[in-house]
Amino acid sequence: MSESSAQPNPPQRKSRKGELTAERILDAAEEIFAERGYAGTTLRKVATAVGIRIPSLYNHFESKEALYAAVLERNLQPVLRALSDYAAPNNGRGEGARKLVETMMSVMAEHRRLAGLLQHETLTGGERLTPMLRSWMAPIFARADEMMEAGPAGSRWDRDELSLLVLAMYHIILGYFAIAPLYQRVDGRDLLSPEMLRKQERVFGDLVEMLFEQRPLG
Amino acid sequence: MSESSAQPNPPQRKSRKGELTAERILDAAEEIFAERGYAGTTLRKVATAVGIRIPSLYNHFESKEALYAAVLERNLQPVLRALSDYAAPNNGRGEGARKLVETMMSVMAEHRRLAGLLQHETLTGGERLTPMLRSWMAPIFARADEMMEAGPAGSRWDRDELSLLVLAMYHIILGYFAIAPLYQRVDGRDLLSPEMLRKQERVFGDLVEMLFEQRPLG
Amino acid sequence: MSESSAQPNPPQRKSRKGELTAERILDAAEEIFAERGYAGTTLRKVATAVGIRIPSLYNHFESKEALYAAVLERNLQPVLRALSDYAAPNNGRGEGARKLVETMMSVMAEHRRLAGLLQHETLTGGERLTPMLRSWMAPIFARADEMMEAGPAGSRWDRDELSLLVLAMYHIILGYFAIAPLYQRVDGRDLLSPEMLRKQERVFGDLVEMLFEQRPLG
Amino acid sequence: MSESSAQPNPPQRKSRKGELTAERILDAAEEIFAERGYAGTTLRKVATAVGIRIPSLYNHFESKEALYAAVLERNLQPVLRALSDYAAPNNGRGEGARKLVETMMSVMAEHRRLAGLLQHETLTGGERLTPMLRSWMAPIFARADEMMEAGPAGSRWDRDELSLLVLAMYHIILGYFAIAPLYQRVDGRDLLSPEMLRKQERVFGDLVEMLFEQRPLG
DNA sequence: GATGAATGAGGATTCATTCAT
DNA sequence: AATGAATGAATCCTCATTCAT
Repeated sequence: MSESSAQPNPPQRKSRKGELTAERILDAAEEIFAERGYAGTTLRKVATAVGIRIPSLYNHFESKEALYAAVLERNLQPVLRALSDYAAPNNGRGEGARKLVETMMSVMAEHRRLAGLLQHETLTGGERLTPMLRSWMAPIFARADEMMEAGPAGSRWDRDELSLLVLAMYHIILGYFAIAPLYQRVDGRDLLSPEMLRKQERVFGDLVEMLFEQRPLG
Repeated sequence: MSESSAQPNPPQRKSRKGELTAERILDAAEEIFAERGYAGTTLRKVATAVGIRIPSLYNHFESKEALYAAVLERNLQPVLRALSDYAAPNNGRGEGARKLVETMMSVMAEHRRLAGLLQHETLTGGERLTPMLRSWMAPIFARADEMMEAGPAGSRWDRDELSLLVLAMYHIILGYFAIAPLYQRVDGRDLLSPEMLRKQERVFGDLVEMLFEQRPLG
Repeated sequence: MSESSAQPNPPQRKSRKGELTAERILDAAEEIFAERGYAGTTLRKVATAVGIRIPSLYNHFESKEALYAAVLERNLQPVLRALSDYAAPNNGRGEGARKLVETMMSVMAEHRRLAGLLQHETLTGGERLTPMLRSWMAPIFARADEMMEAGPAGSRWDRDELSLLVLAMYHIILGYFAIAPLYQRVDGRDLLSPEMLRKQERVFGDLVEMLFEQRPLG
Repeated sequence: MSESSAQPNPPQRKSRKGELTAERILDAAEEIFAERGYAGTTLRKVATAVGIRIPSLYNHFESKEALYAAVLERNLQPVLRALSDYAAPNNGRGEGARKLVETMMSVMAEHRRLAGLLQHETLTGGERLTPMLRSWMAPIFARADEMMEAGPAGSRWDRDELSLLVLAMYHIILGYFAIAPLYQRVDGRDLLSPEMLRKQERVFGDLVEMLFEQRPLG
């Protein structure tokens, strides 16, 4: 019963100002998707935030799904790049873990919606993300496991436990950025302020060092 | 597990199996709310899962909001109780942190939707939860901070940093249970199996000990 | 991305007055579908004609498609029944053709939207009807071919030509009823009046007789 | 076949290849209008079929309505010409009917979308066609009636019946061409093949002869 | 002449909710 | 207590059309 056939109208070759609008849409959508998730995001909200009418969204993105995918992609790319940069040469040395953590932290600090997006995806089953997850997250996790197996941590914990450790680090980072808005509202402190970020990095760095290097803190 | 003490308000006095239906509704709703969040949950899905028609839901709960609140309440009560038991009179000693972590883990293990519910709330701004958060979570966090300030951790980290440490622990626990379903799908391993739970508890326990007791691992 | 699961809400077990509403919807939809076709029919038009709101339609029919199918089925059933009654015993004699024509005429006279529905379907490719067509129309056509092959017509025309003859009869009947509304508007005469129907039957009967019986008219 | 004499009004003077584009649009639109009718035709479908973007259509036709009118006009002109050629001065003799039928058949064979277009119009009430119908179709029908009244048919049937006879012939022709696409899909035989066309002409010719000449078949 | 962008109107469908039964 | 029926408000999306480029 589908009588349609070809390209609706949107992703034709863009140009000049249209690109700008698309960017603004992505910005607005990113914010809302990150806060409300896919189901909680309404095209009306997005359009209103951008200051255009709903149908205009379709001049730039084929569908809500496509917009969501674009937002996800735009946010994942930096992580991907950072992680592949990191994983590439491979310094199996202990410093590695700390570096990885710093990398993740700084990427997330720069892309503050990413944590929300990822957590929403994780919670709802990651249907939209699972493919991507497989392609980059799994390798990273595997790489991290390896790294630790080679170090002192490997002598204390078995493979599963090392994975859990990595997962824990992942959750600390994600949770930190994801809870920031709420934290501010409830507690008043801004987790994204340079000061708090520095502190978090220090605490987290210590933690990683202890765990992966088995080095008691001075 | 069935703490159905205070029914919502609409159908004041329940009778025999009416109570049972309400329970079944709560069960179904809990599952869906935990996976999809408030916006992603549809009364149709709930009704279908229960095997009744949508309007019947209203015989047991005033509204979607009321149902959601009931689910939240049912899940928070056990935590509340556990935490108040814990925080009440007792020991500021180092073992405290480990005990707290164990308590949280076991409560969450018993109420597996709780993590999802809490994370969804956190992400979407916690509008519905903030009051509750203020009333019980804040005290707990404060208590934990205190506890640590008194111990060796307090000598290494300042107040903010200690809070971040507590927050990190919170995220590890929440993240662990929240990601379990996805993890299983992507990785195949069941984080909720007794074995994995044991391992997580060991790793996490070590971590806590190191952090809060500053005790290097044997 | 389809997060739904089970019965939307409509075709539950109907009862009392609901059935009546469904009937009224079918009546209205039949009229509009027959005149405007599937694409030209709007749920708004249907709802308005019935005197209810659009969403109420969904209490009785799953979708526009389902409603259309129901209309089609309701209209085809009488034809099916008539035709199977007819085809059953099989009087291979010449009178057969005339009888068949009369049967079709009277069924169509009783179900005046049928012709419009069928023609719309035919024109748009019969995607929704093809299955039904195969199951009952083809056999009828085949039966008619057979019948004629056995009679005097068979000696004058080959198989293909006999099929074309049957097709022609089909088009006369369908066209007659389908054009009736327009005819009245343009010409003023009502093709559906008893008088005109009688005349059409006479003319058509003569025609059939001549063709299939090769009997020159007295 | 390209009778593009009077362009629509919007783009008054066409230039070289602009005319060609207009032609291509007409071709595409003709096909889709004939299959789907006015309501079922989308400018997107047309534009896609032509290989241009929707707004470009407006460089050649003022609106969807105008495009439709142009398609109709382009298809009706040949019929009009043929019919006026036929009806003009000539022969009231029996052969006339057969000739008329042949004329119609050959015009329709050459303009295969015409039948679809006409039937869609007829079905939907002919709002767009009625004026044209009045101006040329009515005369033709009248002429045919006259013709027959003068011949042997006139002695057997009254005025109304003769009209019905003419109408029947009209439906046979229209139906034949309109059902061709569906017939092929369902039955596999191509009604538009030269062979089938020849057979149809033979059968139809016989029929006409019998009816209007009252001449039994040899 | 072609087209990206924008949009008012509308199209099918879902949602939470109410009410009579 | 359960549920068919009804509905206002929204949801995603399409359509025909306009306009600036």
